[in-house]
Amino acid sequence: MARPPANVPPGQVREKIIVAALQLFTQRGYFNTSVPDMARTAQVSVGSIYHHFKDKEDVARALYLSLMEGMQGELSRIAEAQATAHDRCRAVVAMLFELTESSRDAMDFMLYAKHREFLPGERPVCSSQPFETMRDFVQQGMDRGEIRHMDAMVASACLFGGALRLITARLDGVLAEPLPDKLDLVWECAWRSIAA
Amino acid sequence: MARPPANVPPGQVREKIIVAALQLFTQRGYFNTSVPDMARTAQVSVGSIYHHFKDKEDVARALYLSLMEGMQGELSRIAEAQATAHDRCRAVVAMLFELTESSRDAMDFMLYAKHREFLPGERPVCSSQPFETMRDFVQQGMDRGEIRHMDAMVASACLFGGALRLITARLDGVLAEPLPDKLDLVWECAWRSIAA
DNA sequence: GCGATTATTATGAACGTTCATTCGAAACCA
DNA sequence: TGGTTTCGAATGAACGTTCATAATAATCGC
Repeated sequence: MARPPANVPPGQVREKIIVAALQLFTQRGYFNTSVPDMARTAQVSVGSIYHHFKDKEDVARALYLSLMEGMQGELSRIAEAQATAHDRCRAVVAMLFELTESSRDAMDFMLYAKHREFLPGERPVCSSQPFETMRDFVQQGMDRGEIRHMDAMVASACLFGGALRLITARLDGVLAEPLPDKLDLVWECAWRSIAA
Repeated sequence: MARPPANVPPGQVREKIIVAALQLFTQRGYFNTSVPDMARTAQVSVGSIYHHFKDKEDVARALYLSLMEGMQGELSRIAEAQATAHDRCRAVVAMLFELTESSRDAMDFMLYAKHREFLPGERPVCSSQPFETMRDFVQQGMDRGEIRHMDAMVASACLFGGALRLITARLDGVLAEPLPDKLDLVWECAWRSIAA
């Protein structure tokens, strides 16, 4: 089976490839990135990529799942730290804003890429686990009386829609200021729209 | 070999190609669509496409600009028919919802496609003319005292973010019911978030 | 009107390039 | 020594684009 080399910790090459893929996919897009491009950026040979991954699509899928897992982890941490729907959802928006500033590429690839076009079979972003968890937070808020009763999908869209729109504006370079500067204002508007 | 009907109005072929491109680009994406694919769907030869357009990218650009122009026309009509920011913005959301149901592909290509990847040089969607007009409506609403004073970009994101989010949910097949069914609820939430 | 001539449009096989993927050989480690 | 990992040139398929050819429309001389 696989033996970790002494100098190179296990998974280090996989990691280098995934990091390079994230950078290239967000900069130029999946289809404008060739496998030799990925090899050059990751400082690895083409053959090595095919040793660690089935094909190009497999790299994109591993990257996507890894990012989604990280996001789900953040949401779980928030669910543990915050009790009310109000506090949970506000923490979600704050986290998304900070992540957009600190991990631009990751956010871009998660929220903005058209995964359907290069990851057939993968569920669309807005029915992924993190987005479902966010809808759960909202649903629980309605059950607890914090949020007005209404269609959960609509409530979730209204609560997070403004923030998500601002994130894509920021990713597109249309918004100049860092997102966290807008957090208080955005959240006040968002909560007002569905608060009981 | 060439046998076009005797009475082909000018621009009919261009139109056929653009319609086919819209269908294929939204179904499979720009990069998963070959020029022969487009020729087959439009019932036109490959050479004919290159006679009417500079290259594949030129087809996508013509399609994009034509859709944006149509959208801008809708917004102008709304600006003429409605006087207040409230009525204008509500009419915008209603129009977007109806268009999503009646012209799914057009909406998908306008709002959901990553134009940056195949139309380099084109401005991102959210700084396109229609989106700027929508921000103008909001800004005028603030000037007239209908909307609380705040950063115009944030206000616009909050007002339209929920509706746009619901549209992408609908395009992704995550939302089962037609969007107009949700109009009253979404608009009530949206307006409440920024109303003076 | 009407043939002759030119301009426009249509066609699809052929071309050259690019790309994802393979594979045999080398390097590395246990 | 044997299993694992790395390498990059070779391969073949697919793609965007071109072009010689032909059909149609427009223009013109008369």
